[in-house]
Amino acid sequence: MDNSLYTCDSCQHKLCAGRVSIFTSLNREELTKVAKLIVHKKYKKGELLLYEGEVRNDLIIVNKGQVKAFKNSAEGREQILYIFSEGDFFGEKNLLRDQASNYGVEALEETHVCIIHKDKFQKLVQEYPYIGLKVMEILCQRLDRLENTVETMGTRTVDARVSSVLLEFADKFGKPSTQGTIIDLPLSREGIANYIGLTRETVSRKMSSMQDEGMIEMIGNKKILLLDRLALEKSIG
Amino acid sequence: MDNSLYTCDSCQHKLCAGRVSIFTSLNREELTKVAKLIVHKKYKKGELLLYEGEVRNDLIIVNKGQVKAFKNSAEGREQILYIFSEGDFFGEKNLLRDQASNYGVEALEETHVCIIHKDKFQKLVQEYPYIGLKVMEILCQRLDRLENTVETMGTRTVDARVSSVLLEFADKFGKPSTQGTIIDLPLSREGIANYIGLTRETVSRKMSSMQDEGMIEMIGNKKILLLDRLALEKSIG
DNA sequence: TTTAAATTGTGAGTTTTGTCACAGATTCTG
DNA sequence: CAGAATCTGTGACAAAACTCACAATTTAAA
Repeated sequence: MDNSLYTCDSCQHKLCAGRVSIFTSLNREELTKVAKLIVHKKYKKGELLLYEGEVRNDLIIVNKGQVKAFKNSAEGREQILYIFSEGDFFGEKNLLRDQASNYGVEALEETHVCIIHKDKFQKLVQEYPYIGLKVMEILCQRLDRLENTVETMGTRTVDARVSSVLLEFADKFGKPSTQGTIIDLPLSREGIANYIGLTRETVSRKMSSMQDEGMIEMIGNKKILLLDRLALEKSIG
Repeated sequence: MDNSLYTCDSCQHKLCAGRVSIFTSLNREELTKVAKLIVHKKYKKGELLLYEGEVRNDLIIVNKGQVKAFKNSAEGREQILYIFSEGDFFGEKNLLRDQASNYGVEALEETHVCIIHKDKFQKLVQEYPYIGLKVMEILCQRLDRLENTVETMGTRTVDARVSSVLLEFADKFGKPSTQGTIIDLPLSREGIANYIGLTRETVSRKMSSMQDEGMIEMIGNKKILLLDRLALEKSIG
């Protein structure tokens, strides 16, 4: 009855592993070997890939699409921890031992993933130690990002928090245009609020005032044109 | 002119490596080998072990004492990210490549550390792959903790935040007594405030009300007797 | 294309936390 | 052990964000 289980026909097995940063060092032959270890799965928008507390024994790599990782507080408020998109992975804790996930993961759009079992991944790491180092490097990056998030949420003004998230999204999802950077927002206003620990209304108001000041321009609800990157950076300090 | 550089005479080289969780799997002979790679250093209370942005090429292991890892915001507010004590390490990013530290580290009391150079550590990991896995495991634990912190700071009430930190310190620094758990606080009220993103006054007020309600009892400024753990857990939800 | 559903912007009022000030308590040092 | 330095508790007030409500806009679906 699990209608999300299909074989992934949008990517040929050989290619999809190569798109993932942890496998970038492998040659075509090695990638083919990796591809054989991978199981593919598709999720529709809104589907859960993983629920908070779920115990799994595999690593999940996003091959196409976007997902959010989140925790729900007792009072029913959502805190979004990560946006994972093409090339990102989660479930790395499971590589060491079977463990309960610290967060839930939900598809923000049609999403295709590659799943690799703990045991197979461990063998892979033994054969190609570089892969293990790459995972560790990405974990360190993730720590840096969370450390910065904690600082932002603990010490920064609301303007700085909104600026931070816009700059982060600009770097990750922005495309250059004549007037500035066009950001395809992965989240709604409410989602952004849940990402930086504010309410929808507060985010809305701050973005409006940023638009009034000429720093950004909102294009519908799902795009933002970043006009004055420097001004945003300045408001972070 | 660096008066913090001494040889560490409080620990015999053989023992100190064994105290550290990442080396627990090694036998006496192996520990002796590790000990030879280690440089010792002492810091007085208030001394900086590492400043934000400093580039190093070694891993630092706390052998005795306590340090805080922190970031300072543009407006001069401090966000404390970690309390590292005996057995904890930092600088793990440097194992992969020379990188700027994301945070400063300051001794909260007389602290002795073991320093091991990147290259030597990498050789060690090649010889004992278990050590690499152990480091990765601890990084995952640290990610979990930060993820929980972000959730706490983003969605929780002030009561929940104060309760969280008290329970965390109780687990880490608490000692059982007849009436409850006695916590030796590593931080002042202001430090606690900077750890959970509040002001000193707010923390002070919340703790006073918790004492009035019989959940805790403050013993001077540096100890807290935890009387009703369940009540604190309940306020987190 | 039209309609329904979902998302967003904004005002008014409330609540909460931060700020400032200072007295009192605790801790450290000589 | 005494005095100095530091840290803490608390009141009054200000500022900021949250809540609630609803109209307007945007997006998705039929």
